[in-house]
Amino acid sequence: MAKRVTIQDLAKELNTTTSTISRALRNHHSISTAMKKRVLELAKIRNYQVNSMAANLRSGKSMTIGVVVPHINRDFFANVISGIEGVAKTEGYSVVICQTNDKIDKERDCISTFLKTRVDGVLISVGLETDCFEHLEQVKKMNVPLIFFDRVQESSNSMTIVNDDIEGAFQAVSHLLDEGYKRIALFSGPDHINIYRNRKQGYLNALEKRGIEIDEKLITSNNLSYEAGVESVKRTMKLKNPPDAIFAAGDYVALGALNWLKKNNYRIPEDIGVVGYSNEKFTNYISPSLTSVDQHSMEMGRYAAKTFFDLIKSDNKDIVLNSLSINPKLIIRESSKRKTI
Amino acid sequence: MAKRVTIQDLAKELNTTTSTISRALRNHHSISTAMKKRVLELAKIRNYQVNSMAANLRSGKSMTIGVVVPHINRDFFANVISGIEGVAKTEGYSVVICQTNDKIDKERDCISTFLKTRVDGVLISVGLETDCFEHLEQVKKMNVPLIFFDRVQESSNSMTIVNDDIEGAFQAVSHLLDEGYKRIALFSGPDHINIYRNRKQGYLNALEKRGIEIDEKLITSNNLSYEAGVESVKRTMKLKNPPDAIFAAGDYVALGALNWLKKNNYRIPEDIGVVGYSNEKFTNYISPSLTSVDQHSMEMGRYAAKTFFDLIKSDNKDIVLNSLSINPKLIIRESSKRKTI
DNA sequence: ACAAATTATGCAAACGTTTGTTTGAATTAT
DNA sequence: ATAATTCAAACAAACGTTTGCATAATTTGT
Repeated sequence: MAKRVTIQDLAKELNTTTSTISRALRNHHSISTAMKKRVLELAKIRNYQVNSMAANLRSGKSMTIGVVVPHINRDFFANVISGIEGVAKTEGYSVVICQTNDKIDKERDCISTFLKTRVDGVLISVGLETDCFEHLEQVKKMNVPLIFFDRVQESSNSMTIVNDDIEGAFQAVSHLLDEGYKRIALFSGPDHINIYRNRKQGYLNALEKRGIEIDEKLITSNNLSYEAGVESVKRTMKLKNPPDAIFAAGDYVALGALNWLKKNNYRIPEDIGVVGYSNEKFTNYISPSLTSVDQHSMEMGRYAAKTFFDLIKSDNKDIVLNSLSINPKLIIRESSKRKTI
Repeated sequence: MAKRVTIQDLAKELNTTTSTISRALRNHHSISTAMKKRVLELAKIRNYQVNSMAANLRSGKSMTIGVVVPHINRDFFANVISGIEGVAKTEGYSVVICQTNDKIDKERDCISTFLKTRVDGVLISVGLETDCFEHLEQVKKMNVPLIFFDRVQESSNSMTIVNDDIEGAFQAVSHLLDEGYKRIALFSGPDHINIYRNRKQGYLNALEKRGIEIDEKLITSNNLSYEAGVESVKRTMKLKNPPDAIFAAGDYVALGALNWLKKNNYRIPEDIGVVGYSNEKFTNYISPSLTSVDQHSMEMGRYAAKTFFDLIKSDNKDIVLNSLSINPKLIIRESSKRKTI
């Protein structure tokens, strides 16, 4: 690896010192415009690139924020990341992404790497397995700002950016009831994750409001994968009293269920209605298109990043401890529109 | 931000020096086991985390490889990244991901950030817009290993990991011909990107081999988005002599076409066959399921990373300039199986 | 015209590691 | 018993920046 040019090289060439070069490059006010011009020009010619390691070591900031997500190939998370990147860029920060595949071990690894590389903040949506939070306590112990989004650790007093999942689920289930469905199954995720607990609550609230009795047999908890959807719907439809609609807490699990139903000659939405959650892009492309709950993912990312910057800019760190809840929006598509047909 | 504990703190506490601590932590042979034990224990208690910035500054390596991709929410790229992460991890490296959304400006930004943060290598799949390579020349000028995958810069003498796209397209189109389709349209991407040029070549080869005349009207070049698929199929089907099959160089563009066809009452595969490229997960979930070409994406990632490590480990950097081509595999699904129905 | 204020630059320390060299003690070989 | 070797730890310099402070030159106020 060839030697890279440093500010010392530039200083020598211009017969000045590193401090002047450093300040000139960062447009410090105490450097004359003439000098700035000379420095900038030479830097360009010599192809100078600041060594962030040295700069960050000295300044104590890495200008980097770490983002931990379960999967990067979900539209939801990809959009959140885009949102984060957008505001990070305007602040001159870069973001590094780490995916956990919902495994707690990988999550620990990610956090550990971030701590070592001294990211200035950590934004995280926890994995399905995560029911213990030592690794995150670490982050706080190190005084690194920690912000949760979507799947949060509620016990902590960290900041959280979430959707109002109770409301989202409530809307989805109410919509199914409006369409005339009577027995609605719930496919959700583990109860120790806030969003699934809340979506279940929204489901329960909607039924209760209409005075419909809860049937525990219709409630399934799984890992929300496509395969889990297939498996769950197969089992649920075998009940002596099967459902006439399914509300799934994720789009992939809904898709698995929907495809199994199609393959087994159920008509959707006539025989059975299906609603998913997250408004993944494919929901619009499949047939029948899948009703789903949009979570304003890009905005969620923007808010998460903004919260981080608010935090590091405020001097009184204790006061800004406000969390944020975004209203989701039900997107009605073919898979649940029985009445209008 | 509270003070983090350093090896100096540990040294003071154990009445020794930083060099001993440093070596003990990295299990250097010249440190006694007794001392190692004391250091490790204290480090654990004090919650010591190495400061990568300092370490990397001193050692001149960042133990990080930068990956540049057009989109992270494509299964293809997500899998490549998984592959890269896998081998990086076994070597103790971390990977940082940067997405360009196919914009050359963002691509330049990514590269610039990577250069500043002194990544030890850059793995890149270039964006659709990228037809000028100064920013990549920069990387090489800085003597940072640069490895291309999938969408490569052929003019450079860098290493490249690609699929045999000519072969993949050849198989796909031959399959359509085998199924009895006669007029096959091609929806591809810009010709300055290797993969699209090659897929087109494979298409041409397959037709030529069967002695079928090329009809330029059936060949479209677009940005391979869903919307481009809708637009292109709409226009193509209006021809006085429309195609009876479509070979699309991407799954999303195929999906757009397929959905438009369905909506307009074409039967697939009876009236018209459709084949995509990349074997995105959704191809298996839609109906009719979409025939597509699998690119062994995870392997591609592994090879790319391995190539990088081979490179930095070899002392004679000039010799290992071997590139790699992976054989793709046609996955036949419903959208093109006319004969067997 | 002289002190005070401003402007532009230089000096030197610091950030937290890694690593080549030195030192001293303990072990082995002759 | 002495020289040669090995082992364990210490010393000190270096990586490339940033930044508080000192300094010199210039401008301003009176």
